[in-house]
Amino acid sequence: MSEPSVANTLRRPRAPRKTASTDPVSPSVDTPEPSSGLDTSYLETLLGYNARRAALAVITVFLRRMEPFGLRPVDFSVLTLIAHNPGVTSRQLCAELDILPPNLVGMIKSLDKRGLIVRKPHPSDRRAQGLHLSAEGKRLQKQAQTTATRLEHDVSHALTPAELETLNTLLRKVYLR
Amino acid sequence: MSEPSVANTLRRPRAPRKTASTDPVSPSVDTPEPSSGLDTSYLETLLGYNARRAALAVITVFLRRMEPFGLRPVDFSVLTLIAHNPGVTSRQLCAELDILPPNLVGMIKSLDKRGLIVRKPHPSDRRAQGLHLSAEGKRLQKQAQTTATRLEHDVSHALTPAELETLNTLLRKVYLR
DNA sequence: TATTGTTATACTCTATAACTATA
DNA sequence: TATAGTTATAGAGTATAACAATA
Repeated sequence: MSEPSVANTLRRPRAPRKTASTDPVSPSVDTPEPSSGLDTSYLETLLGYNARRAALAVITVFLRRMEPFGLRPVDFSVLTLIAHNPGVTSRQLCAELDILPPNLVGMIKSLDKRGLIVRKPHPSDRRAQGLHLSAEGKRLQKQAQTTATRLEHDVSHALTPAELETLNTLLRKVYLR
Repeated sequence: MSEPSVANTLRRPRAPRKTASTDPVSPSVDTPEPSSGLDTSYLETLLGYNARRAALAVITVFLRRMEPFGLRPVDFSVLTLIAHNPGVTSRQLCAELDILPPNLVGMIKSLDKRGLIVRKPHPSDRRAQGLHLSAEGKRLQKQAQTTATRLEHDVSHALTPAELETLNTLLRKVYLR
């Protein structure tokens, strides 16, 4: 059976709330205007629920904008980590992105076939291989990073720049450490 | 081929940062102390990355705490929506939680077999069926909701109550509307 | 003995097509 | 003609076991 997949437990919701619930446990919050008929007020008090939905909202846009580059979020993360950490090993990428080694093999193979990365022998460990971006990989990653940075502002149009910075800071406080 | 799965594009990362990158596009941020060797400073400026990691951090704890109840996040969401919206239809749950109808069938069937929900004929539409919690379902959902609410405070131990409220508000601004 | 990269493979999650019975 | 619930199934994503080469 194995441990349940964490990533798979994330789902993508669609629409929002209604009124408040008569629940003794749920924290009372301002429940805004209805929209899709159902009362989702309690779920909207949960950090996990809100963070998941926000992440999925951003990722939906990410998928659309990165389509021209043929990059999924995980591909972008891998390329970006290689770009900023030339010579990084597969094992390091796995640890950082929480990908299991067997599942990274295909991604690396694919990026290699596309000519975006090159694998060089590791200087001190002949088992490992250092990962580097090719010239084309560097160009693609730079374009993709620019796209990601622009996307950052677009998806947070409802927030002021200060609010966005606060949001990112608070999110890092949740998952770092 | 079909549209790429949004939920599946979420991955669970593990450890954090290092130094800053010499990238002309990446917004400059305070890059804190290293920890796992790799430079992840740019990724940590991205809302999607931070929201995903925060969501996964919360969900990891959620999975552990909900194990005694035999509930995955999606099961908890379904039970909670039924609890707060008695008589809700499968179709409504699908729209709200962005689950495709064929994929909800098994979950509903499972909750039914466990005796947690009951399906009653819909008062005005004989195609549909209204979903309700059984007595046992109500007890389990209440316990689970209490657990979720407690978890809310535990996972945000690095935040003040005011910060947590701010965080939830900002997250809702990202995905609502 | 442990670790890197790898293959093979099983399990879970997500998506599409198509059916039935009602509307 | 369209919709609610359902079945069957295909495709992505995620997991474990085991192996060869090297540490």
